[in-house]
Formats: sequence, C-alpha cells, structure tokens
Amino acid sequence: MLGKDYADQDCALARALEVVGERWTLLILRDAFYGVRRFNDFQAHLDIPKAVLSDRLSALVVEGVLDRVPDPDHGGRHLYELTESGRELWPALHALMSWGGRHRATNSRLFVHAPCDAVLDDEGRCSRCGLTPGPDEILTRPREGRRPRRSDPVAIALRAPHHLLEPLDT
Amino acid sequence: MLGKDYADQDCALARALEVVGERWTLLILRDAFYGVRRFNDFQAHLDIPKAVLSDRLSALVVEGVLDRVPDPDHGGRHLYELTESGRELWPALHALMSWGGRHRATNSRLFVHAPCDAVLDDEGRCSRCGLTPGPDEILTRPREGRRPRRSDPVAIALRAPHHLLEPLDT
DNA sequence: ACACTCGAGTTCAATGACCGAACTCAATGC
DNA sequence: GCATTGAGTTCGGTCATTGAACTCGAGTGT
Repeated sequence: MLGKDYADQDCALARALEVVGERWTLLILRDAFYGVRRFNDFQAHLDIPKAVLSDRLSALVVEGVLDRVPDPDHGGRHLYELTESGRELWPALHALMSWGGRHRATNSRLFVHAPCDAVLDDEGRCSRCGLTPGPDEILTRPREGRRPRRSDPVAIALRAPHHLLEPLDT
Repeated sequence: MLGKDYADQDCALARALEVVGERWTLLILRDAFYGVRRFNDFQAHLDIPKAVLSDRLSALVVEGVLDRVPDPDHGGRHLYELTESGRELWPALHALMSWGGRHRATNSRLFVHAPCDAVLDDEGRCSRCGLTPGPDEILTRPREGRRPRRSDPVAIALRAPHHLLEPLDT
C-alpha cells in the first residue's frame, strides 16, 4: 500500500484520508449518497476506469464504509450500500461541496431538510429548525435554470428530486 | 493535468476536489491551520518529498488557497499563509478529522472555542454557546495521556496549546 | 438446447504521478 | 573566506491510473 497511507502522521485526519483520500473515492461516495448502488451505474456516471472503480469499491467495503450485498433482482450481482459509518461521512462531504459551491462553481443541487421543507445552509443546518440533519432526512433536487452537462442514464435519473440514500432506479 | 481533475463532473464537490483532492494537500492545509508557514517546517512534519511539497504549495497559491509572502526575517525566503478562501476550508477539514477520530483513531487533539473555553463537538459547534466558530476563534491542544509518535521540531512545537492560524516558531 | 446480450469484473501495455537521493543556489553564521 | 542551512530543482526508478480488450456467468430470445 505504499503511496496510499500516511502511517507516520499521528492524526485522525490522516486516518480518514487513508480511507477516503484517494482519487475518485469521494465522488463514489457522493453518488452512493445520491442513491447509486450498482457497479455500472457508478461507472456510467463517473467515467471512471472499471479497474479503478473495482479497486475503490472493494477498498471501501474492506474499510466498512460500504456494504456489498447480493442484488435480489439479479443473481450473481451486487449492490453497494453505505454503512452507518459511511453515512457519517455526510457532513464532511457536504462541507467540501459547500466550499466548492462558494469558491469554484455554484452548487448544482439544493439540499432540503425533508420534515421542514427548508433548504440547508453551508454548514448543513436547516434554515428553519436549525438542526443539522443526517442524510436520511435530506431531500435533494437540482437547482433551477442550469443546463445539465451530463446525459448518461444515471445523471438523468438524478434530475428527479429524491431522498438521499434512496435507491435509484435506472 | 490528466489524472488530477474531474472535468466531466458537473458538481461542486468535483471542483473542490480538484483543489484539495490530491495526495498530501489536506495534510498540508491542516498544518497551515496549526500555524506552520515555512517550507522546511511542512517538510519536517509531513515527511513529504520536497518536489511534491513544492508542487502542492505552488498549486495552492495558484488556486488562491494559500498566499506566498516574503519572510520579513529572512531575505529570499517565503511564508505560506491561508487566504480567506483557504480558511473557509476549516469546516471540511474538521468534519473529516471528526470522522477519523470516531471511526479510526481517537483524535489526538482537542479544539476549544476560545471565548467560551469550551470544546467543540464533532460538528464543530461550541458545547457552551452553540456557535460554530471559524479557525480564528479556535484554540487547540493535544489530548492528555497520549504518547506522541513524532519527534521532529514542528511536532514538538505543536504540543503547546495555541490558536489556530497563529504562526508557529520553531 | 443454443447462441446472444449485458452487467460486472479482470488483465494488459502505456502513460503519468510519486518517491528518495543528489544537486543547486542564495543568505546567514563563524 | 568557508561551512551551514533553508528552499527549492533535477533525475532515475517505482507505483498508480488509464482505456481497451478480454473473461465469466446469468438471463433472454428462438
């Protein structure tokens, strides 16, 4: 694993980056939050080489961030789902997304606290009730008036408003 | 820049990762928050190849996350300091650190809201006043009872309690 | 039963990134 | 004047990533 870990860094950040710090990993997890669960859906939406996707998914399963479960509809296939520890990465993901939205490009999605129907601010706090909900209470939809750049089936399915973690059907 | 960017991803997260998603970058920024400002201090504390450190620092300066200013004490040298946009990465960094602290290793540091003298929770919220302060209001110190793993001068200097962003002297 | 397709990978050669060691160069320190 | 130290750059070797081609097994159509 040379080149992947930061063994000499005595720091929780280094430990976290050993899990999610490699190229593509956080984008894979973003898609997992958006409801993507199948190998090919990740691949279609991310344009990632299959070998790398395979590596990353296995690593995330080993790390306990994703679960690999048999697909009930298709024998021999699997679904990749966020574990509890994976779901707890949401605040980190959201914080990075907010920073990107503020400093590079306006964020292409809104996140809404489902019970309040009020948008989340940059800190992930509901603008009505003030709580910072977990992903299971968050709805997402694309922001208005943006011409979408991607046209793969997953990107199209993601244009419909939906709950985070809710399985996508393509 | 092949292999560094995610040009086809229409997403604020991808934009953020193009800036901070490469190996070492977030650890460099962590040290910058801790007060490290000199090339050799980064190098000593991170055990990073100088060529890579040089690359990352220049890239962060180009991206407007760090400023490269002349060192008033030493002609011909420079200091690397967080810009405003760099300082706004604190919530993302803190969120990742919290996750690492919860799921991999207990965090080796405490973060304290200076005005309240109360520790921050995993969401970065002050346990007394409930605000989520920026780095300029945060004090950090090592947690008690941990045998430190590193013994370079920077690691030793960092053992003293200090404000985030406050220049370290080594 | 048979060929076909499609999803989910694995294998492979080429390219790019990362590594550590050695080198440069300017500014102190003695 | 000479050695040292900080801040890089250069360089050969190694490791990771890439896209294309290949494999394998489960359904599907006939």
